[in-house]
Amino acid sequence: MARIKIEKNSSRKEVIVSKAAALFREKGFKAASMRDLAESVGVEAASLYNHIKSKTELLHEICFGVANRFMHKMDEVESSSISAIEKVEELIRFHIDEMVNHYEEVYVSDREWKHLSDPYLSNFQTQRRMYRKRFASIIEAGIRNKEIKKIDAPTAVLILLHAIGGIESWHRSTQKINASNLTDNMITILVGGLELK
Amino acid sequence: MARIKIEKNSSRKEVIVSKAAALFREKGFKAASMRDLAESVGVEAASLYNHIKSKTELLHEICFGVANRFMHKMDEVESSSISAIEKVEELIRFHIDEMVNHYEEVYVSDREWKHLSDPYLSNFQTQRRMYRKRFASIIEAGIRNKEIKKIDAPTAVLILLHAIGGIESWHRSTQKINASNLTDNMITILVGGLELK
DNA sequence: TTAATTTGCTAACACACGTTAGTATATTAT
DNA sequence: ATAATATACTAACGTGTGTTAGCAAATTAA
Repeated sequence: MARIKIEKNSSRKEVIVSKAAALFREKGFKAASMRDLAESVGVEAASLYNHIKSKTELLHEICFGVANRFMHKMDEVESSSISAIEKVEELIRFHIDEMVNHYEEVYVSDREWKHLSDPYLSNFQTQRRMYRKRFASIIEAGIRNKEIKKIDAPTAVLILLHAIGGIESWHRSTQKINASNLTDNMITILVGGLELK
Repeated sequence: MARIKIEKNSSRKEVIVSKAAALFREKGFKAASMRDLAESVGVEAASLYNHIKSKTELLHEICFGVANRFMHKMDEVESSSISAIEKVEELIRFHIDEMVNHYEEVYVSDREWKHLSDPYLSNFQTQRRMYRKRFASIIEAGIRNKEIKKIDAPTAVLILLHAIGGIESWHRSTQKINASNLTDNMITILVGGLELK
């Protein structure tokens, strides 16, 4: 009867959520079974239910954990007094940082949120829409200031977010040096594509 | 006993594959059941098996149909005598065109290929790797010619492909006018980000 | 028309799934 | 030490899954 091992400042539930994120990323939410998860945690499937309410709850935790981090960052960036293009760059760097340090959660939140159930589903979709809208507003401000090319801001946002979210090999090929190189490349291409020179 | 209705030059199997693509896109491969598919085709689940071997075969058809189209286009572009940046632009336009005209299949091929089983899985992965490598070679040639900024070509390829593949609303918001606008925006941002001016 | 083939149906299978009930054991609080 | 709580276990449930078998009706070929 081996317990789930926890580190300081982390509950058993958090361990489960973290393992779930890795599993959902690897197999997809639907294809990953609670028995798979149990094995990866080192416990029987039924035992998981001493810590969580349901499989879906795991997805909630993952998706809203990520969403909240992005929202807080957006608050911070919006209220800082830097140029629009600098705001864009800071957001991009944050996205990349999230991909490097919370790859599994961010990936799952991005690709598996469809399997949330209401009311969480609509809630999540709304948050996501809001985030994009706020991002687009920054770009539009940049266009008005002649910092940024005259392009369709919502389209630009989608391009940026997907370009970053799509890199599959973030953590695999990640020596930190590599990650920093990758970041510079992305900034060059993406910010370079927006900037009005 | 209503038969599956077919149009000229299309088999019943093709109808099923097409409906499957729409369903897999909406729900994901694992979450979409054969009974769902049957209903969408207008037939009982068991009847599907007069036309297909298995659920997985549907995924094969979708994924390799898409992969083949992209490979043929790559052949064509590679052997044409235009500048590197023009090749990149033509490939981007092709990707966008595919998104507009074969949205469901391309989307599924992009997001659900993980559920292929060997030997199809490794085959698909190889094709995908090849495609990216050839794309990257074009960019590298452009860098040597001083048409394109000095960036990491494989990274640039991932950015381009995911930026295009990520737009969820290709066909929904698609009045052809809109699609053409969207295309121009993408070219501006993406090619603009690469180009050395 | 008759024979052969295609395509659909109903019924059922074996299996994997998420989850619950009930119980035993380990940890923590008194 | 004893009581209370937290955590794990085994067993089993109902449900939904992909798929097959066997048969009926429709279409096509002769």
